[in-house]
This record gives sequence, C-alpha cells and structure tokens, in this order.
Amino acid sequence: MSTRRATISDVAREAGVSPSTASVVFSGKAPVSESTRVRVTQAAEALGYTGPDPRAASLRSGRSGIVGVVFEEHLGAVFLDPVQTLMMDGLADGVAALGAGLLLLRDAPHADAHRAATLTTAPVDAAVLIGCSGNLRESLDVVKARGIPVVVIEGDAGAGVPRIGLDNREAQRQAASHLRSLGHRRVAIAALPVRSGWKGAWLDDATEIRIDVTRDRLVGARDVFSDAPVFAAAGSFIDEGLIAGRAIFSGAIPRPTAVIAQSDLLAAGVIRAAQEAGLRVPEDVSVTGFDGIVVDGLAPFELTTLVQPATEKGRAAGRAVTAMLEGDPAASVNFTCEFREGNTTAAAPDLLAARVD
Amino acid sequence: MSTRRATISDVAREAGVSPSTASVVFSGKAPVSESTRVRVTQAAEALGYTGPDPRAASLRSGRSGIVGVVFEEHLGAVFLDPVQTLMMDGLADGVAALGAGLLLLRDAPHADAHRAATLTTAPVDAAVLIGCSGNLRESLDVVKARGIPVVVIEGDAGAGVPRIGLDNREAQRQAASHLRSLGHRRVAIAALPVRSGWKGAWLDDATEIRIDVTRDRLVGARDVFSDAPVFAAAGSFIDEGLIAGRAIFSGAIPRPTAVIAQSDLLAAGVIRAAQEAGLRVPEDVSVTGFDGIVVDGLAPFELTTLVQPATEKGRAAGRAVTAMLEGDPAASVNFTCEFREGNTTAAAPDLLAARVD
DNA sequence: GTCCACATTCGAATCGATTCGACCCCGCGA
DNA sequence: TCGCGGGGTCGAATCGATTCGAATGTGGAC
Repeated sequence: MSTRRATISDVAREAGVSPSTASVVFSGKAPVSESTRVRVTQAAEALGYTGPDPRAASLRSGRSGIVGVVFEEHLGAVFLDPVQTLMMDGLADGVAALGAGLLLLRDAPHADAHRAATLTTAPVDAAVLIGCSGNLRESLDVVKARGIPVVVIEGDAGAGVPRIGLDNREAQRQAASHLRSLGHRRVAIAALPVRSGWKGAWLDDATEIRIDVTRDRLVGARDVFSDAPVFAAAGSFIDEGLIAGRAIFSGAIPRPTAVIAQSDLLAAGVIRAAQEAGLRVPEDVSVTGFDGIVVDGLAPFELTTLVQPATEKGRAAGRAVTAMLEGDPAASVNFTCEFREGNTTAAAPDLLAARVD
Repeated sequence: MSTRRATISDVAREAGVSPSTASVVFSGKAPVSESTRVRVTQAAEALGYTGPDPRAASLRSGRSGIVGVVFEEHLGAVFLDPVQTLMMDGLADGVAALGAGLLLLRDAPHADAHRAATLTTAPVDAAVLIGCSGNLRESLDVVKARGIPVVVIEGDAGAGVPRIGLDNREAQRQAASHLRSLGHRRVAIAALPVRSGWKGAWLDDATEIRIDVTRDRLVGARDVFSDAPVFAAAGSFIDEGLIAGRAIFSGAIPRPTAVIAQSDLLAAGVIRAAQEAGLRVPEDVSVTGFDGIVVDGLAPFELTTLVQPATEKGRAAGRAVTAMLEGDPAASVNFTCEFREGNTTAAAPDLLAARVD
C-alpha cells in the first residue's frame, strides 16, 4: 500500500488521456500531438513514473530485446578464450541493429543444478548456441517449439537451424599437408578437449569425441597423418599447451618432427615445451596453430596457422538472428580459414625424418 | 489462428484441473497429488505445451532471473580486458546461487543510439554497474526508483548503493613509495583512459578525469611524485602501453628513471618501449604495473605490481546482489591490493637520479 | 454548406501466467 | 459424534502494458 509504484494508467489518468495514448507517448509508435506529449510527460514526472515496466511490455508485445547466448563451458571460461571473445564481439555487433542485449547462459550442466537460468526459463527473443553439445538438445526442442529463432555456431542443431560454420576439417588438412610437403612424417597432435570437463590426456581410438570442433580438426589432420598420436588438452590455454607439449616431448612417444596444435594458444604452449626440451623451433620441430589470433609474448615467433574469421562468425550469427526475427529466412554460412605461413614451420630435420621413418 | 501455442489454461482444461493447479504443477510451489501431476504433465505433452512463458511468468511474479551487468565501454572491449574477464568470472560465480543469467548491457552511448537495450528497458532483477561514469546517472535513477537492487564495482553511485571497491589510491601510493625508496626521483606515469572515447595523449592539470579508477590511482602516485608527467593511454592494452612508453621515452620529457603504469598490460607495453629505446629494465628504468594478472609473453620479466583480487571483486558483487534480492541489506566491501615485488624495479641509476634531480 | 481526409485519441480486449484466500474432504483425537 | 487440522484444488483477481479498430474533431476542397 505504502507507495504502489505508478503505472501507465495512473499517468494517463493524471494527464487526462487514455492509457493507450500514454503508451504511445512512451513508445513513439504513433503520432502524438505535442501538447499531449507534454502533458503526459509531466504527469509521469509528477508521479515518479519512470517508463513502462519491461516485463509487462514484453508480455504484450512479445519482444524482450534479449538474445540468449548459450555456451557449454563454465561461463568464466568464455571470457578467457580469445576466439570466443572475438566472436562475442562480432555477435554484439551483429545484434546491435536489433538493439538487443546479450544474455549469457550456460548449457544446463547438472540438469538439476538448483535452478539456473536456462534457455527455457529466460525471456529471450532468439538464441545463439555456441558449439552446442548433446545436453542441449532438450532445451533446444523447447525453444524451437516456442518458435524462437535459433542459430548455431560451430555445431549441429539439426535441420532447420541455420549454422555458422567453419571449414575446420579442410583447413586443418591444409596445414597438415603443408607439413607433409615439408617432409614431416612423424607428427603429433595437441588437441582441444574432447568433451566438457575433460582433463588433459592422451587419446586412444576408442575415446568418443563429443566436441565438433575438436573432432573435425582432428579428422582433418588424420586425413594426412593417419596415425598421429593425439594429446587432448584440458582447454585452449597456453598453460595447457605447455602440458600437452611436455607430454609430447616427454619421450612417451617417438619424438615428432612436427606438432599440429588445434589452437594458437595450445601452439604457443607447445613451442614453450619444445624449448624446455632443448628443441629449436622450427629447426628441430615445426609447430602449427589454429585460429590466427594474436598471441601475446610469442615474439619472435609468428605461428604458421589457420586464420579464422572469428569476429565475422559472430557477426554473421547476429545478422542471422536479426533476419529471422524480422521474418526473413536465414541461411547457413560456412566460413573459410586462410592458411598463413609463419616462421614456426620448416623442412623436417633430415636426420630424424629420413632415417628413422 | 493456424496454431496458437497452447497456454497453461489449455493444458489445465485438457487435464481437467484449474489453471492454478496446473501452474503449481510446473512451479512446484505447492503440494500436488501424484495423480494430478501426471495428468497435467500428460496433457501438456499432448498439447505440445513446453512450460510457462517466461515473459508472462516474470510479469506476474516480478522476477525475471536476470541480472544486468552494465559496462561503459564498447561491449567488445569487455571481453578483451583480463581484469574484467576475471571479474565477470567471479560475478558469474556470485550470482550462481540466484540461478540468474547475466545480461550484458552497455552504458547508453549516444543516448539516441537507435534503440539499444538499456538498463531501463531490460527486465532485470538487479544490476551491477562497472566503473559507472556520469552518463549512467540517469538510468541509475530510474532503476533505483523501480526498486531494483544495484551494486557498483569501482565507482560511486551515491548513497545507498553498495560499492565494491579497491584501495586504488593507497595501493598505487605504495608502489610509488617503493620507487622513491629505491632512489627514483624522476618518474612518469602511464595512465588508463580518463574518459570513454579518450585517445592516448599527455595529460595536463586541467584535464578532467572522469574515470574513478584512473583518478584514484593517479592521485596515489601523485601523493609521492607530485609533479610526474602523465600520459593517459587509450585503453588497457599492451599496444597502448607501447604507445604510451614511446611517448614517455621520446625525449618530449626528461627521461624518467621509473614509470608507473596503471595496469599490467600498459606496463608490458612500456617495458617493450623501453627496450626499443635501448633502455634496460630495471637497470636503466624501473616499471611498475597494477592488477597482478598474468601477462603472457612478458617473460623473463616479472612485474613489480599491485595484485588485486579481481575475481573476488566480482564474486562479492554477485553476493551483494543476491543478498539484496533476498531482502537482506548488502554492505559495501573494500578490497585491498597486495604489493608484489618482481624484477622490473631496481635502484635508480646513480648518474641520472642523484646528479640531475 | 456539405463532405472528405487526415491526424489524433479512445476503449476494450489481450498477452499468459501466478497468487491468495476460500473451500472441500478426510482422518484423527476427544 | 463433533471439532479440528491440513493436504490439495479451485476461482477470481491481478501483474502492467500494448494493440487495433473505431470514434472524434478540424480544416480544406468543392
């Protein structure tokens, strides 16, 4: 009772107009005479009315101005990966036309996890899934059933859902071919995690790879080096690359003359591990990355890598969402990586490559 | 008409119960007999009802499960600053108990910018402002008027708004004192931006500093070196630090024996600039940072810096918001930086310091 | 003087669910 | 046998705004 907050009806009454007119004054969706506008505005001020309640507005209008972005990782991790970062940047850009905010959501992790905000309980106008894994299927169905536009980046959400993809396999194959043409025969792979919660470890063929990106890039590398040993790291970080690199150069496997890392950060770590092991890059061992981001502190190295248009991916997703919200169909887009040769790859060392292989 | 989506009333009718009962089945806010639950669930399934509409639910219940996070920078920038990143990480943690999603918002930039999602138009249960500047005042009032809990990190939102702060001034003074005790007398400062949109440039005393963090740290440094020249960078990046460093070592000012950088990234850039200028760190010039983050690629340097509990700050903000939403009062918290001596500071070079000063 | 067009404004329906107090029925203790 | 406590349901009010077709009024054209 004390002070129920004023509603638009109160304002309308105070201003001596109908609620509909008052509403229009605030939304600007129809012409209003100057005098009316002033009267309503003043009434609002007098009553301490601060504008329409977003909740009510979104109920009636069916629009909340929010685009949900669903990750499968711990939310904190999102902020730590430069590629994601760039993508988010592009995404923010892409939805800017909508004037929508981005709601960060995490793929329901423990299912029963208390009561996390999920795709199904959040008032989103559209959703962007990033590398969606299986867990998400369920919420995805709900969202589709609701008629909420969905776009997937780097993942597969079934028919009818536009995908923003990358030619991971082909690109990675290209890097691998490059190594092969340099004479490398003994190659190891430093891979991204194979599923969420993964702890760095060697992969055996039985290991199921649940993350599309990891799988696709791995397949691309295996297209060229079919039996390269794979150490899958716990995440795309330099430190994890270091761990992977140490494992690779530990002697547990015959020392490779080249390492294919599935991300630039991993590559940076691998390079560091190589140096620790007393190996020169690229003379003793070549290293390739993936992503084409700027890795601080890698100088004087310039990674041989695959430059992916991360920002562009995000932007495309944003545009797709925008289009769908406006009723236009949105097509899937497939981006292409550009191979960039740096100074971390060189001809395979003769002694090792020629003799031993 | 085609297929109006089923509502909870439809489900209730189909199940032969009242809407209220059906609602309760979904929300679980009251006991329901097993038989009823089953009937309702089946009815829902039959009708393709996927659960309550979040919009309607939030209107009636007054809760949306969304916490707004307001930045003053371009959203993309948020994702690029490690400190922000860590803070977001902590924040995500801190609001996890609420099960709320984080809605990224940007401080209304151009006021009339088309129609961006803003604090006033988004259905948020609470808001966290990060380093809020003046522009925000307005939306802030609206939000306060609505009774939405607000917490501010590194900023001042007036009385009644809990603040998560940092002892910027004292901490920076500590670093400055350290330099002084090492014999430094001629010191330059590489500062953070003084307002949004700032382009790197020397500061004169007339320049108004709109960003609290920048001002506080500057005052702390000036407490010790009252007339140190200040170059304020365009952002907290290594590259901007490099630019600042080049300016500082350009000869435009007498060459300093020490540089106080307001962030670790700036410090890294300054170090690089020093090396470019043929100066050795720390023999010829000492450099201090601020933040205590891990700067990739800085090796073999270890910054002398002030370690701030960035993650902890975010977490505290999250907890404060949680408390307020549950009706408890939330107190302001002030965090303290820890001084950490690395190998980028050393005694002032005799020739320069003793003779010239 | 009449009629039309245009610019505004009004009314009433609607968006979809939650909430709160009333109510009913059943079992148990007195 | 009567009163009482509670689990389980139901009705009706409410949340606060938007929307859309209809109504009103005014000035200009004929």
